Amino acid sequence: MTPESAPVPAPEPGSRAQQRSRTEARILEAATRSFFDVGYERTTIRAVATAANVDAGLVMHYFGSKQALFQRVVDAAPLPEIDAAPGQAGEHILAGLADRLANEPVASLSILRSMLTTPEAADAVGTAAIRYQAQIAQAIPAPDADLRAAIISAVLLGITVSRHLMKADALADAEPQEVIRLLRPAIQSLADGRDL
Amino acid sequence: MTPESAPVPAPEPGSRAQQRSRTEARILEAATRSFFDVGYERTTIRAVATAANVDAGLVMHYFGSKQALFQRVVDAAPLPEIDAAPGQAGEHILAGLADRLANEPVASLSILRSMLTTPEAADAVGTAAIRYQAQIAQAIPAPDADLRAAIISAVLLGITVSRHLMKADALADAEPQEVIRLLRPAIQSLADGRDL
DNA sequence: TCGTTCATTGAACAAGCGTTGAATGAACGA
DNA sequence: TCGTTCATTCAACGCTTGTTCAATGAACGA
Repeated sequence: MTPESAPVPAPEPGSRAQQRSRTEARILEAATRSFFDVGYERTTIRAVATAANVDAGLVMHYFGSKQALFQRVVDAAPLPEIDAAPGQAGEHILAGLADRLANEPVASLSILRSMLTTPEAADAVGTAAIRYQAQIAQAIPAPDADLRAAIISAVLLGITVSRHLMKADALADAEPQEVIRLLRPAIQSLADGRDL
Repeated sequence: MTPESAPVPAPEPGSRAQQRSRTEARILEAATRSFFDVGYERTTIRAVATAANVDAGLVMHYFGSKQALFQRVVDAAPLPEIDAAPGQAGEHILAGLADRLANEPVASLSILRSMLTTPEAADAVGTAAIRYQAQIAQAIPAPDADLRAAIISAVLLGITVSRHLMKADALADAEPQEVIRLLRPAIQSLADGRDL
């Protein structure tokens, strides 16, 4: 029934190594999506496998365990880098937030949410989060820079999580630039280090 | 071995109705703790029952299902009421936050976290959260009061969640009044409705 | 061409889950 | 005192989960 020029209908060409890395990537992508959509607990190996058009056993064979799979997702999601001169921290942070609001960073969010849910996930992310806060603190010219950085990071977490998780919310429908505009004085007051 | 005045050693006295409501309260308390500590998914009926010194079947018999049990926990946790005159919203909100930071509201937090995790939980809380935001918005004299209220509520969520869930955090160790002091200009700028 | 590697599958396991329903025995109303 | 109610337990169910392991068959190196 098929013409002669095509050897096989559509068996995904390429060498064995290529095929493997492609399948691995598909699994990782599906896992990231699922961790983001339903969190760590409700993500099942079987569902990830199905979404990646693969058997569940293969996921185990490649990644070892559900937790290791999650670890790979965490490792693959780069945290934003902050290197701003003191005094410029506020705008830098706002720019990063604007980017995140517009682009829907699936991986980062799955980490955030799972950190709130799973102790193992929290451990996996803990150090990275601390490093991120340290970067912010470094750019704040104030003696209580550490606490200010922690508050800022908490605010960003609240904004990001609320926007994506509470569907019926004014935040979810708002334009990113509107959110940034309203948030600017708040972040500035925290990042500048000068009180009212 | 026991003196004559005590009919039985320590079988928890009281009528049948009293006994029941006491047991029910014990279960509800254990459930609230567990939902707070490990979230909705990781809370098991068996663990709640054990913590309440009761059989798992009894929990089902009294509350019907795990979800109904969670619903009861949600219903028993009152959301803070905001009724401030326009212009006074900021301080009102800060006062409420200060109270929450000092008092560790177990129930409210379990709701917050579960909302991030479980769709059913989100539905259960959704309307209450919206009502809370509406109350805030009512006290903000600005055309974009709705969005401002949503942002404020997101900020409060981020602060509360971060403080209790990230143990190794500057926020977790900070004095409530310090957090309030640093947060005041930020909240004020959002609640006052006047830009910079 | 032949033996090996390896991506991939299918079936099965043990454990844990929410949930059910029968059984027990003490408190209760008449 | 007797029959009923009901708080409480116990054992079991069906299901889903993460995980394992043998089997298959195509790609590979010699």
